[in-house]
Amino acid sequence: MTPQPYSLAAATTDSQEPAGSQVVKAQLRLREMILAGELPSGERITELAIVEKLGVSRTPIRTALMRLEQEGLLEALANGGYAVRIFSERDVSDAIELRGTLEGLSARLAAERGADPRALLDADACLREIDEVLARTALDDEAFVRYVTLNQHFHNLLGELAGSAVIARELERVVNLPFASPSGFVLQQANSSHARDMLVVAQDQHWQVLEAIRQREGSRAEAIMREHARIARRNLRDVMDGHDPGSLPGVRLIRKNEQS
Amino acid sequence: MTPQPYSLAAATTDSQEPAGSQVVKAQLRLREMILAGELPSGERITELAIVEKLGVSRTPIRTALMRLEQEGLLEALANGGYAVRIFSERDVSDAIELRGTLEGLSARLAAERGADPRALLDADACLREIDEVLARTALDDEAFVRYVTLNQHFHNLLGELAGSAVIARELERVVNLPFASPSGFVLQQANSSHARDMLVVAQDQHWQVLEAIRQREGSRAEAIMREHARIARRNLRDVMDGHDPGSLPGVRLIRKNEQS
DNA sequence: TTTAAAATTTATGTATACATTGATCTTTAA
DNA sequence: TTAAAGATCAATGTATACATAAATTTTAAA
Repeated sequence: MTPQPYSLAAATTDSQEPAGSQVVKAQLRLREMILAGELPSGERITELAIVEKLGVSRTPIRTALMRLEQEGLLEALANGGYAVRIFSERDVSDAIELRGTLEGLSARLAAERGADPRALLDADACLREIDEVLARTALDDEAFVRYVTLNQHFHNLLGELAGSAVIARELERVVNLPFASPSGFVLQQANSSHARDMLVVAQDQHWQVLEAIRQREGSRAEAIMREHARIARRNLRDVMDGHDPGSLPGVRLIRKNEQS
Repeated sequence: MTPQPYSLAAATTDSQEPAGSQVVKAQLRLREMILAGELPSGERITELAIVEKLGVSRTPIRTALMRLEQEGLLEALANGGYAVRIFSERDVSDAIELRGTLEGLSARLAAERGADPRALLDADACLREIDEVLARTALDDEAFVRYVTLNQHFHNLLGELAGSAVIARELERVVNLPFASPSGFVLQQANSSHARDMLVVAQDQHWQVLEAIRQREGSRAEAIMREHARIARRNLRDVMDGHDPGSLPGVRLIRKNEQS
């Protein structure tokens, strides 16, 4: 199983509909197809074509298309209809910076307002688990997968630490923007020699932001989360520079920049 | 005509559909009804009930409901269906802080990357027009309405100054969150003696952020926009403390806090 | 009288037929 | 041959019938 660039599982069903519904089925399958490049980028996607490919009627497909547009994978065309969105490297970079900004906001508010002690303990436990994963000097693929899981869990907890439903909601949206996920480009680097070191640095930031929140140091907590997100930006650079297109599902949707 | 708490006109049709479509009609009418309190808060909204009230079939109504959920006025229930959302004063306050954070991000990036000179001139011209509106010592209702229009225009321009489609998109979303609009509580204060002074302070921040962007002072630009948004938070306080419910459409959706 | 089970009702999920609008292609006239 | 106007076609918008699942009510039994 090839690891995904951003969590597909997490973004399946924001709410509503049972997991087996036609809408969710269509949404998942369409996402796969888009990231695999099975749908022509830029060209119009017609509902009827999807109906034929997926064997589901137009109604749930229309719903799935609306959701994928919200998600940012599709863009709505002027006279109705959708097209697969194309991203510049800048777009992805901006999405990551945006995530860092919102995670920074959430961390700051958590620090300023004081976070729920119970939630803080959960976060602490999560980080200790990551410590265990990173304890060995060499990491296998399974370790990276485990890191990604725990990492996403920690970021989720962080989003809830501020205790604001409004902010948590928008943060979840932004995290699910294409390629903006906290674990976005981690797995891609799994074989790089610096891969483990990157995770060690990231994990240090995890501990420091938690400490900052505990100490009510809002400004510090915010700054750490912003910088933390920029690790993903560096990884993006590496992936785009490394000339292996198609290795990671969806990279083909990112149009390489001319230069920095 | 009663001024609205947040721009209804601006949030009508993010794209798609002609202005006269059944979807847009239903979306507009439902928004009105929600803000006017014609739909019971908290209780489930059934599609069939809306069909009867609006005389439109279920299909466009389902679409309108999905959009209003995205907008934040409705919440999706676990087993399908929607309910009118209720906001705590904290929710609204958080939405405003969120807007300030994103506007701050946009301003910072505009400063760091350098903004399009033509766009800067547009912003400059807009601010000069606001100066003219504020030139008199006493402002009538028309002047306040004109301020709101120009103010929203300036904030729109600011969102585009960073030149990032991704960030502009999310900012527009956040601005259209209930009661998070830059002009959210301006009109409500129109008769207060301090009303004009508030606008004078806000307008000074407008000029300063534009200057900061011109001078490539990213951190300063960001800080100004964050503080700028907090004017709306103060106005929210005033509106909630002033005991005139129903004066402004939608305030009834905000549940007053116990204290601070 | 209370509880549990079954039936009925009422809601949303899905499929599909029909309407309408916008694009494309063809035909005709200059 | 080119341009304009019309017709045809293909797409989305809309309405509605049917399917299914959840909630409620009723009935029967303990």
